[in-house]
Amino acid sequence: MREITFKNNNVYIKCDNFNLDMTFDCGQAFRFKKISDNLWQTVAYGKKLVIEDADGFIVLRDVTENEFYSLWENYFDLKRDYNEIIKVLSADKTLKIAAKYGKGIRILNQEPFETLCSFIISQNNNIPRIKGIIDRLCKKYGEYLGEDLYAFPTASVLANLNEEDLKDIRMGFRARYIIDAAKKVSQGEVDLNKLKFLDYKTAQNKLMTILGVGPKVADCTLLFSLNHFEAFPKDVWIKRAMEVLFPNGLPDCVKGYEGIAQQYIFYYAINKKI
DNA sequence: AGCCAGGGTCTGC
DNA sequence: GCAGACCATGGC
Repeated sequence: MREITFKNNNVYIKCDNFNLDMTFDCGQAFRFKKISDNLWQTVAYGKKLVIEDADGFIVLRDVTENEFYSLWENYFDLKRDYNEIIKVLSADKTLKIAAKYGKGIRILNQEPFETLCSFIISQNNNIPRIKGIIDRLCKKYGEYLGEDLYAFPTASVLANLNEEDLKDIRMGFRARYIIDAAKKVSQGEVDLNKLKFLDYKTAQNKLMTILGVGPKVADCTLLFSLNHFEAFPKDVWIKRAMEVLFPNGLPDCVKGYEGIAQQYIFYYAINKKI
């Protein structure tokens, strides 16, 4: 079910499988702030967005119809039928349980460079601290958008920094990784937008030419910003959960939707503390 | 104090 | 190809 209406410069969305708390808090994005009980705020693609969880529908505040169709519809993956995917995944008994638990999660289509940097920062780190580092990075090097909000810094800005410039961001040993990523992206050595159209393995290998990018960081970038749903990021939570839930590996029914299955398993594991 | 966090690099076999 | 030390930082 999907109904979109435009009124008073707001977008009203009625859509199955779209829960704000689940989608913004499942570890795929680090720049969503809950500013009140039913209100979230973020910056994406250089734009401020306020999202309201109203009774039975979701409101994107101060968004035109044109902006919705050119940006946010894709950003929230609203063209995809998650019910259909859950139906396929539910062929497996365990996946059925995890999918039912996390059915409100949607995979966001985030900015590739921001996503790449965010998951470089995520390595050997925890979610609250990752958020703090990204906040400080945006505040110091991102474009100011008003109201104490900042865009994520561009690759060319970060490419001109040295490790000393990043000291007060407190990202530790990851600083040189961020600079290397920024250099390779801004010089076109790694063309992020092109990776969307390459096959999964080729795209993953290309990302892994960046210092500090291994299979896991590459998979997160591919899944959360480049439309590669066959990516299956394996972090410590997933590895633990897999040992308990899928000791013999993933069932065949996940084929093509490994990434979505991964999110359901991750969300289930992290909340049930498996 | 020691362990852990949405891992990866580097070295040594 | 694979194991193991090491990597900054902060919360518990």
